[in-house]
Amino acid sequence: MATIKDISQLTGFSITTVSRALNGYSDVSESTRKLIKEAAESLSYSPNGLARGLVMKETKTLGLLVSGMTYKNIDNNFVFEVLCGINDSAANSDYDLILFSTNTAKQKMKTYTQLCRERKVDGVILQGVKTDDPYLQEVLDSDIPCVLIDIPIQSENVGYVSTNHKESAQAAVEHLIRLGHQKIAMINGYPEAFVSKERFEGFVTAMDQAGLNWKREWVVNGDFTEEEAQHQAVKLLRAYPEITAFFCASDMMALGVIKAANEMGLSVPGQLSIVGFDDIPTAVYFQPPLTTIGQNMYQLGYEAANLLMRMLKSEDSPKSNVLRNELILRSSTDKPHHRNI
Amino acid sequence: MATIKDISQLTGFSITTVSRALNGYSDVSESTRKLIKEAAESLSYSPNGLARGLVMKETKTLGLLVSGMTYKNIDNNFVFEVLCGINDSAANSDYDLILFSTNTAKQKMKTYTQLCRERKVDGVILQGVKTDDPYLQEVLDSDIPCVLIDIPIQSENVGYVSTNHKESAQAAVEHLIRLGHQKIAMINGYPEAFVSKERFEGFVTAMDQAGLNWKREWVVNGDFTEEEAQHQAVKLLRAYPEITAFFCASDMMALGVIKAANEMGLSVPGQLSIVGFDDIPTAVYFQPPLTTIGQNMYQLGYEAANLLMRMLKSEDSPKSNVLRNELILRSSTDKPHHRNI
DNA sequence: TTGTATGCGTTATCAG
DNA sequence: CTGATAACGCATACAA
Repeated sequence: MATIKDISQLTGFSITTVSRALNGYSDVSESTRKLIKEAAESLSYSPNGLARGLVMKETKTLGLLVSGMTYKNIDNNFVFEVLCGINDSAANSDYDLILFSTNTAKQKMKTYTQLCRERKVDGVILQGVKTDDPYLQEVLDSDIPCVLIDIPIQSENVGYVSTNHKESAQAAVEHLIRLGHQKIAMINGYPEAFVSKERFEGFVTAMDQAGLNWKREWVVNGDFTEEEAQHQAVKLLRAYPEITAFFCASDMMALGVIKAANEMGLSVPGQLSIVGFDDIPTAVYFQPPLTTIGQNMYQLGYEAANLLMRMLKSEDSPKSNVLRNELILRSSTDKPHHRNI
Repeated sequence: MATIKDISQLTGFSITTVSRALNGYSDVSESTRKLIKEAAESLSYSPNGLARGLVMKETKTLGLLVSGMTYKNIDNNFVFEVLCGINDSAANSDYDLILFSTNTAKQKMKTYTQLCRERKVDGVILQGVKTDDPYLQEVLDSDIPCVLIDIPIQSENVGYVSTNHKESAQAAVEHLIRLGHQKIAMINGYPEAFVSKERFEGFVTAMDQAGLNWKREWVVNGDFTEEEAQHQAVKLLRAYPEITAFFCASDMMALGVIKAANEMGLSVPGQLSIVGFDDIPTAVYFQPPLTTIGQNMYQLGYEAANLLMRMLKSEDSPKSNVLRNELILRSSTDKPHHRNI
């Protein structure tokens, strides 16, 4: 609870001098600096960040607005990996992170801008917002430096970090095509996710370039959940027995499809090939181990924080960074064997 | 960037009145309150948390000091689950969380107390610190309200939240004993972890109560890592072929033991039974699915934040909360079949 | 019911 | 090299 005032009284120097001495200004003699530092030590002084932030207009704090840090997403360490990356990067530059805990309920109470301004964060990283999220427009209107994760929008003070969703989705489907699959279905997430849109485009591109005509009905939304994906896959497999492969927009949904195959008595990959997306830690333990698109979420977070801090230093470097995903071949894909044979 | 001063000028009321009106004091007429609120709205005013915190000596902020939010622990969503629980609980009471990003490197630069005082957090939750961590003593010396996770220490302003490690470890071993195992080895974490100590005690109690004499050499440390556990298990299985079961202090180490069994050509659970601890999401996908002790880490985090916020309201309710774990039976344990048969 | 004056702990401006 | 003094934005005891 000691303040510079206490140090001032103890040493006899003015508040000003104490402040300058402690902050390493050069226009204070080494002898007084030594005295002051000793006094600070003996009083176990620590500067008050609030007071400092109030006058300096800089808090060395990054805001983190994450949809999905709640009970239902607990299995999705996706969010956590990003968080670790952000954390490590911020730590290197002496920033601390503040987690805005915003339920969807509270989202209506406090706007994005209010949240940030109250806490006086220097910048914000946004993760998990949807296209129809009201926050999104606010971000663009606001003057707070912001980095979006997986939303390719850019402006004066908003940048983004993402991965090449379209290309890697395309690569996943091309892998299936190369194996000989022609009747390929897709389980997507939900329309409000940017990534869903991009992954769908990748699917379409791959199919079109291969000259395969695909049915609109074969592309369905699985809400990024295992259950819904399983449900949709069963429906699809019943209605269209000719389907030999699934491309899923997430590993958990791929797991749902695996279960659907089990439910239908279809072997994987013997009678049904499945590709996922994400490469969650569990994917390698699936039965069979899942062929999937690997995303380096840690690096994504790391780069997001890096980009934001560069923006704060008003370096006018590029305001976006798109990382490359990687197709990981495991055992859930194989040549097609029509199940009526 | 609008302040109450701006509102004051716009409406003609004094700063005081504006402040009181906005904060819902009763001694301001409804008509002026309405005027002031409208002005605030039109200026899109948000209060400055720094200024407020400076005078109120309360920031509505909880500090979070987590060892292990870094790259190497990324597979361990343990930390994440706790975080989600804390987050949800804090959100319900309008607290925000600040993540102290402290490398072990920086740990020497800034003390625990400095970290907290600079940020003026109202209280702190500590996770993942070891018994020999210098921060631990600081916590006890400091006057900042604090809740420890999985460290049973308590004082005027520090409480803790944990699970019944000893009893549940005991239950795990008793399960093995009930199946008929007598030669049971244990892979523990490391000595500096409180939980390791407690889980070890549970092991000892179960063995002693069953009248089984166990060898000190059969209890080894696996550093909570898959690799080290595998290494140690292989060593143990080579030296003591009579071992028929392993109790592991974490699921990842149990996985290491499964791999050790594979390496040695032993079937699980046919020739070797294995029990883990944690119930990570992956455990159910192990080959075979892992019998383990399930910890509800989300709830642990939730209760930690709850406890801390109760302490902040200086309610003198109990300062500790010990949750109960649950033995989850899957397929990695069975009756012993001596491998020479 | 409203306004005046003061302080929270810092940094910054400008004199000495 | 050092020291008054004024901000920063807000809340509160005390007057009116």
